Amino acid sequence: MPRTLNSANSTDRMPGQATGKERILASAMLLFARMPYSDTSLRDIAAAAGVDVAYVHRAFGSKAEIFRQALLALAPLDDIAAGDPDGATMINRICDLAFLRDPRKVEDVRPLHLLTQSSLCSEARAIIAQFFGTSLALPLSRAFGHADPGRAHFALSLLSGFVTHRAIFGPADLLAIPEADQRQMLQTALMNAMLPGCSDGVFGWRPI
Amino acid sequence: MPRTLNSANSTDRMPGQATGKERILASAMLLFARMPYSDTSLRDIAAAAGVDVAYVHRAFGSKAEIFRQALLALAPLDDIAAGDPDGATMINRICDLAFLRDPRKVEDVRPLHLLTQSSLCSEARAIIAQFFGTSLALPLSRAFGHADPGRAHFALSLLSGFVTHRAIFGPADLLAIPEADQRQMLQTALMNAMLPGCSDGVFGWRPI
DNA sequence: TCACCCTGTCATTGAGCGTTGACAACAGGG
DNA sequence: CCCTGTTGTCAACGCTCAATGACAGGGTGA
Repeated sequence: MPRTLNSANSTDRMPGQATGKERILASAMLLFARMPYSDTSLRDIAAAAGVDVAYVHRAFGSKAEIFRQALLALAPLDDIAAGDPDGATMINRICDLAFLRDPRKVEDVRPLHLLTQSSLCSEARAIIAQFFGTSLALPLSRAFGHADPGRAHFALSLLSGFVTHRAIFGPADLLAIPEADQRQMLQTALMNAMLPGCSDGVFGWRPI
Repeated sequence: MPRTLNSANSTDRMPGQATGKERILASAMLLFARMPYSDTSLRDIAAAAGVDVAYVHRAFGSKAEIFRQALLALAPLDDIAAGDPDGATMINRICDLAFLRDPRKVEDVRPLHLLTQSSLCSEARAIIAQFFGTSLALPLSRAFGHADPGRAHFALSLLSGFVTHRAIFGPADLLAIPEADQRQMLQTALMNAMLPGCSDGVFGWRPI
């Protein structure tokens, strides 16, 4: 057997060079941000990381665990609730998650990309639901004084719908709207969703 | 039950007695409404319809074609744009899609259930994108005088986010809100999304 | 009668999946 | 020196999937 001589092997790695495990995690982030959990195979991740499929599994234990760790590795980057922001600031930060990031570059991948891509996948659902609740809904609710915690989930559902819809279908009519305007629309929608009085009607219009 | 194409059926069947093909389509509607395209196997559909797996494929040609036909058979039931409704009425009808229906009963399955469940699935994406555009976004845009067609997509993205989020995660805090209030919140959010002026700020609040 | 679809079943195929076991190469510690 | 743990590779397992090919019963039309 030609024991691979190439073996840019293990430990005599150049400084700054990522280990296999790190490359696997980075590849997983990229791929999970770009397609749903079920469409992302360990073989894809392995190929992107330049390692064997078996090692991807061996190094993390299971596919679900890779997903969980990719999400966790992304999460602390956000600091979404740092400094106990008020409602408007919080909404502003959350809107950051929907814009200004390029999921094709690993350093720009945000947790929200993973959440929206895989939210429908039964295996990833539990992981995502927990993350959504504790890392997004809770801080958002807190920023609005804990009144009506259900509203935080409502607002986040609108957000994830927007992100998903834009990423998946990318309807030309929507993309034709300048990004600044899109952002303003989204911010307003979220803000209105969080403000109790707003459901009573806006600009004179009332729900039928 | 949608009467399928293909001639007055050779045998005039007892009322209530469905052909295999009809049972397959009904089962497909139920299952596609309950779980994503990729999680729904032809075997599941076959088992639910009480026929062999091979016949499911034989009768429709491919899995994607079954999905497409299930969607098409559901679509005309809605009459979402009947009578050239105004904006508020249209929003009201669209909100009907998100409530008041029980996706466990085949007669209550709505197109939106299929759309939101499978929107992330690459195989179903094209079918869904087309349906979203022509059957929902277009009538909605028309109801608002064709101004800013991108807004229709924006509003629909919020809707699909809400439906998906509630169906998939069903966060307790959100479900704790009375359904009438949820509906009002959703209606208001969609209405605001469609009204250009609203992005300028609501109740004195302005986007940062 | 015969031929012909339509409806339906059974066995199978080929591909892709997550996962596992055996094992190689190497590093650090005793 | 051996021992152990980490980092990998390779081949294969068992499984599910959509899709096919062969074939059988029955009603219909000629």
